[in-house]
Amino acid sequence: MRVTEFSARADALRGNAHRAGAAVAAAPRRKEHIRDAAVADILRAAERVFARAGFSGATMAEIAEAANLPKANLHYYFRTKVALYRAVLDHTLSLWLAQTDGIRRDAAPATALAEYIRAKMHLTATHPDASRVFANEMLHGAPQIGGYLRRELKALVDEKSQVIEHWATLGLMDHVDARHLFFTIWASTQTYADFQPQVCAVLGKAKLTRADYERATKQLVRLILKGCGINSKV
Amino acid sequence: MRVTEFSARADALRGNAHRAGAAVAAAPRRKEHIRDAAVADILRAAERVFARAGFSGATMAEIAEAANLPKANLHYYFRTKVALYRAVLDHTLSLWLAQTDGIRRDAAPATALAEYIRAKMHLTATHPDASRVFANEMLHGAPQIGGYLRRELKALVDEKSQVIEHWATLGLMDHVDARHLFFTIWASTQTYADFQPQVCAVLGKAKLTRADYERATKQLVRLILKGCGINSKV
DNA sequence: GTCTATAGCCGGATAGAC
DNA sequence: GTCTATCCGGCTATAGAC
Repeated sequence: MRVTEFSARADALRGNAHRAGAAVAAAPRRKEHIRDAAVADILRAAERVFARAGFSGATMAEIAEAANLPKANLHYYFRTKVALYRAVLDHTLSLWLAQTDGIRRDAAPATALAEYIRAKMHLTATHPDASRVFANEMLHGAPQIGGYLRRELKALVDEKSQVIEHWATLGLMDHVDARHLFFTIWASTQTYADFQPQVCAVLGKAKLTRADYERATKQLVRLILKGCGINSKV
Repeated sequence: MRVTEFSARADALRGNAHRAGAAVAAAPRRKEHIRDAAVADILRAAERVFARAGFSGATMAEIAEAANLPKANLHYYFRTKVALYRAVLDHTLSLWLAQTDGIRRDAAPATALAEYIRAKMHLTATHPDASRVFANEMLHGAPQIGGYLRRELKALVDEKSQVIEHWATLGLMDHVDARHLFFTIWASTQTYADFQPQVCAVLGKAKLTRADYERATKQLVRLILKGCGINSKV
C-alpha cells in the first residue's frame, strides 16, 4: 500500500474538496441534503468494500457500484481514493474513542471494566467492517493514523492506566500492567470481527448470532475480572 | 482481493510448476540446491512484502527486488502471484498448528496452558510477518484457507477443547468455554505482531524489545490462569 | 535455467457534454 | 451537480534471446 506520501489538507478529507469553491454565498439547503446523503452513502459503501478488500484491493468502481453512483461522482466528493479512505478511517476512529468514559477513579472496577468490555464487544458486533478497516490499517504499519495513535490514543490510555493503578493501590484489584490489559481486551473483542472466518469455522457455524456474542462477552468479562483479582460477586 | 477463483493444482503451489517436466530422469543434485535456495529466498521475501502490503498491495517487482532476483524468475518458480501467495500461506499454517502438543489429558492445566501461551507469544515475536499474512487472509474472508480452517483447525480445537473440559470435570479449573478461551489466547498474543503500531504507540516506543514480550507474556499467563481458576502456585 | 523487453489489462483520475 | 468516455500509468504475465 503506497499511501504514505499522502499529505492533503484536513478539509479535503471530509468531502469538502470542491465545496469551498462551490458554496458561494448562501447555497440552497436542498443541495446540502443531496450532498450529505451522497457522502453518507459513499462512506457506507466504502467502509464495506475497504473492509473486504483492503486499501489496494478495493476499487473505486466497486465502491461506486455499492453506493449506486457513477464512478466519477466519487471523485467529485472525494478527490482521491486515499482521501476517501482517510474519511472512512476518521469515521471509525471517532467510534473507537468515546468508550472509556466509565473508567474513572470513583467507579467500581468490576462494573467499570465489565461495562467497557461489553461496550467494546457490542461495537465489534454492530460495526464489524469498521473494525476490519482499522485492523487493515494497523497491519500495514498504520501509515495514515500513526499520528493519531501516538497522540490521542496514547494520552487516553495513559490517563486510564493511572485510574487502574489507582484501583490496585486501593486494594480493589491486583497490580496488573494496565496497558497490556487494554491490549488483551481490544484484541479479544475485535477478533470476533477481524478473524470472523476463523471463529465461524471453529464453532462450525456459517455466521455468528447474538447468542454467540453474548456467550463470548460473558466469558471474557468473567475471565478478565477474575484474572485481575476483582471480586464481582459481593 | 480477487483471488477466490484460484484453482491451481496442489503441486503447483509449492514451486513445482515447471519441475515436473524438467526433472527428466536423474537431475544433477546441484541444480536442486539452486532451486531450493531460490525458492527459500523468494518465500522469505514474499512473506515480508505480503505482510507489509497485503495481497493486492504487494507487487511481484517488490518481491523480486527483496529476493535479489529478476522479476521473471519469480514467475519461473511460481507460475502466478496467487500461487506464490498460497505457498507463503501454507508455510505459515504449518507453523501455526504444531503448538498444541502440550495440551493433553494427563498434563497439568497450569503448565500446559502456560507453555501454550508462551509458545504462541514466542511465535508471534519471532515470526511477526507470518502472523500478519495470516491476519490479512482472515480479514478478507479467508478465501484461500477457509477449507483448512473448517477441517484441520476445527478438528484440532475440538480435540483440545475436550481436554480442557476434562480438566474442568476433574475440578482442576473452572468450567470455561474452551473455544472462546482459544480465541482469547490467539488474539491476545497475535496482537503484538498484527497491531504492533498501536502497541508501540501506546507504550511510547519505536519498537518492541525482548523485555516487552516477556512482560506481556508473564501478564497474559497470569491473567488466563487466574481467570480460569487454575491454581498455579501449588 | 536466467533475464530483458514487451504485451495486454486494469484501475485511478479527468475532460467535457448535459 | 451529474455522468460518459477516455487517458495514462503501473501491474501481471510471457515471449524469446542468451
